[in-house]
Amino acid sequence: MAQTARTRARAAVIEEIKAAARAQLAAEGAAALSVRHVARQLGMSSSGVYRYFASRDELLTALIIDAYNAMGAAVEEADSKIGRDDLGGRWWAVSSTVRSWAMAHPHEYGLVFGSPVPGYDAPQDTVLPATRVPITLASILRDAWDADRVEAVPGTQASGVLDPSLKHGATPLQGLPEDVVVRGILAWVELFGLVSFELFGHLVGSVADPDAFFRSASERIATSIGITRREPGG
Amino acid sequence: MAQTARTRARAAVIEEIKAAARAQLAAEGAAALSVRHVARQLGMSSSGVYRYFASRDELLTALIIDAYNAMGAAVEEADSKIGRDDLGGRWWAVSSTVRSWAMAHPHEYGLVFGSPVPGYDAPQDTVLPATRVPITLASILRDAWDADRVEAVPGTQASGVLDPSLKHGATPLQGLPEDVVVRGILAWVELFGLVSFELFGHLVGSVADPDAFFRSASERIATSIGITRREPGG
DNA sequence: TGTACATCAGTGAACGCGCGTTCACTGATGTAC
DNA sequence: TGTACATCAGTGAACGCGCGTTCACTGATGTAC
Repeated sequence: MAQTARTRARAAVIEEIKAAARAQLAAEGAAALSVRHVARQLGMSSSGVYRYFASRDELLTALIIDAYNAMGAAVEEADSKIGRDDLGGRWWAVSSTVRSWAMAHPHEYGLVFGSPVPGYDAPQDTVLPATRVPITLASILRDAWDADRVEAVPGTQASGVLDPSLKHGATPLQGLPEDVVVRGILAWVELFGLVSFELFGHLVGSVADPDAFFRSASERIATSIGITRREPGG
Repeated sequence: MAQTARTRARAAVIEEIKAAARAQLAAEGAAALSVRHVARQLGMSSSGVYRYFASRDELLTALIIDAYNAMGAAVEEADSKIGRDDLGGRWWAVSSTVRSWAMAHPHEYGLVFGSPVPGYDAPQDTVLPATRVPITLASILRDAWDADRVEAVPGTQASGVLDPSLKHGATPLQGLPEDVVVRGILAWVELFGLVSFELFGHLVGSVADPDAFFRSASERIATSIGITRREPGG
């Protein structure tokens, strides 16, 4: 038996609820997200929403997962459009997509990367979607390493800094020297730090041309993990 | 006429209110900060608080200003204890103080550097306190430049990226080449990105030893603005 | 194809709560002469 | 030093609001035979 009308309708309503919640998020912020407001927006009773989400927190969690997935999908798609060996191009595609997704969805970005919502503990279901962007970044680093573009600095090896799961799990980082991975994580952190700082308004008064600033910052970060712009004809 | 008993009492009550508000901030987060709760904590009526702060927003603003000032003071003090020409030591003092202050006051840090509170516009009074840390960082960069420790890269000059006020205002950055300043701002952004990412829990699962990670990250950032560890006997 | 029953979506009223803010007031502290 | 008045701190009641969540219910959709 394929989908019944009921299941299809259910899925559609769930999407409608999330869309209304996202709109409210964009308009008022996460703290103001309320079940009753969402219900009103949809022209249904507030108790009706509880047929779809057991609590406000569950709705919040769904939005967080969606946000991670939306950003992850955007980043993966951007990466996939660039030739595998054009590492500089891939880094730029990924980093600029993170930034433009964040600017297009500031409140969803803030929900995930801003200060944690008080009293809310992210459940296990958010973990996997959260890894999509870092895994994409890791695959670029891996390919750079395999292409001998990254030099390890043996003296600097900071053993024990990383979580063991990074080495033993099935990540693209398996087998890379620890100091290379540390630099990669630092690049990831710097990228999001850059985007957050700009989005949260802390560059106002210092940086007049945020696009140009981001371009040069992104380039510097790429260089720091051994990814330089492809030579013409190289 | 010196302070009357009334003015002294008034100042004391203002401090009590802010202290109670800070405690609530730490316990519940910014969104849950309520005038009534603070009043209850102090054993006074909620309307009484309005003799001291005209609105909840005004109380929030006071906390934000205090947070900027507290962090600024901690950072300035840490910097002042290091010899002026020990640039590596100063960078480490400042960067590690930012981090430890943030970890000691996570909610105050989040109030300022997390996602903006919805419906709240930071008034002009927050601008000056917000500059204390970046100005301290700028003075390190300035001293590094004066000591010929930083090399400008003339090809990379990204003209027009920065806000003109940085060049013409009375900042420690006056007269520095634009690309040097851009690197300095990037270092500032990276520092706070690092601290935010750790504090907001995004390093869990990747970094096992956050202290060591921060140490090596901070060192890398210092290098990127030409500040290397002082040679022994140098 | 038709009937009997189970499942589910959606409603409206209600519970109990906490919030920000205002207002008229009392009593204590400060000021001018 | 004493009096008259103005200022201010603090109270308690009230307004009007929105919230999350529960519950007993009606009516439509799905399932088994």
